[in-house]
Amino acid sequence: MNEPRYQRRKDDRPAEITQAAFSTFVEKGYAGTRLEEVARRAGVSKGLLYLYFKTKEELFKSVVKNFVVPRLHELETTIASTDLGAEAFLRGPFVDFAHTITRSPVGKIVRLLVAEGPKHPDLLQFYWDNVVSRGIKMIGALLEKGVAAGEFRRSPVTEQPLLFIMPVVFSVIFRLLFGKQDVDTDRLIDTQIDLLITQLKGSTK
Amino acid sequence: MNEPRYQRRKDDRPAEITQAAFSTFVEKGYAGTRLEEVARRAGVSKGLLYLYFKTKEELFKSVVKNFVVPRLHELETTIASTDLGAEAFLRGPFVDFAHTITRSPVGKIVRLLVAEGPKHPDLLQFYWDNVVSRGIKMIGALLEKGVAAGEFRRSPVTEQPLLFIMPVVFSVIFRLLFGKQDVDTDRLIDTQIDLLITQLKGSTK
DNA sequence: TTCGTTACTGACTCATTGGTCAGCAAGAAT
DNA sequence: ATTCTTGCTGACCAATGAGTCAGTAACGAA
Repeated sequence: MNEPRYQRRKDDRPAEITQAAFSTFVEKGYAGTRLEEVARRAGVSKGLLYLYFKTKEELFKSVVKNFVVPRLHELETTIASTDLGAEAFLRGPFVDFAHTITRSPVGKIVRLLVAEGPKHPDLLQFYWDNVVSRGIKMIGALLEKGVAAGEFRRSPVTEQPLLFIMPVVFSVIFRLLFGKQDVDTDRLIDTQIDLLITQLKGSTK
Repeated sequence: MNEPRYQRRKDDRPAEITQAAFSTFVEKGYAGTRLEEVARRAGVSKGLLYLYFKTKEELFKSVVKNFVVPRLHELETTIASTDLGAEAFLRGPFVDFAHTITRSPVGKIVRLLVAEGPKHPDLLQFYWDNVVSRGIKMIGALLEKGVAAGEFRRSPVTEQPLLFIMPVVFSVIFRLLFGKQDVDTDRLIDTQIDLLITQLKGSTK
């Protein structure tokens, strides 16, 4: 007769709660996020959160794991299945990715990571292993491919994939902080990548 | 007979409290900083803090004002009084500055700014006006000087001084987060600056 | 229908801490 | 010495929010 007040949906709860936490973290920041509010958005009680996630920190890790890592995965997949040359890939899909991520909510999680990282060493370790380190390797491999194909010459740049990652991270953060000052982060990214490629293609001296 | 329990030192208190706040913020982060502890380190009672600084946020602003801004000032002074050419200045004093700031406690304040910025819009505005904007102008002027002296040619790089600032900010943050992974941030900075200068000196096509 | 399991609720606890203020005492003025 | 001003103290308050747990009800099994 009466509607049930709730349904048991053990399997879906973690994903739903993580989704709610993602939006809330993005809007309110880590410290600013009330678990009460996460619960409300997920349509559950606060107590239930603690059944699936031991602490607030656990919940944050779940967000990083489920929303940031997959993005990198996409890029890895794209790179693996592309038939573009190294230069074309960098100027095309990679730059697009950089522009997109700069505006995406995922970018805000990156900022949160900067903000909260030092307080959560194991989260940083996880992020290093699953995002940064793999990102570096990915670019590194791409540059090697370029060298092998005779597109690029070796130089300090081929040894430092971070030079490609730097403008992406910088733009994400810069835009979040000073977005209202209308700095053209897209152009910054474009110029940097162009610069790097020019250097890579310059004749060996 | 008895030692006085405290001395009245109206003039020195703000500086002493700001100094204590600086160390505490650097060690504990913004949210992690207890005003009680700041008071203890400054050798005063918690109540006195509120006589000189209305809120915790005010105190944080004071730290930025007194510890970050002066650093930029130094660089501006150096640049104004140097007789080095633009290239020599960038490769010398500027790169030194970048290496130093990367390891300095001041760097940690920059990270705090990233972390706390969005919650304190007027702090961000202050920082933009007094640090970022001036930094950009400073580099911009230096590049112009180089162009005027015939050292550099115009290119997208001369229009985007941020390309020089980017590796500094990135290194500061990256080192704070992933310092244990021994990434050579100095080399990153060197390569980037070298790259930019190479581009600036390349012949006009 | 009855029973047992357990997903789920929500009122509660309790540590934490930014901020206040009534009063005290240092040191200047007289 | 005595008085006055005010820099300074520290006990206190009010709010906040993470985390708990005894009890409730959904729902599958028998």
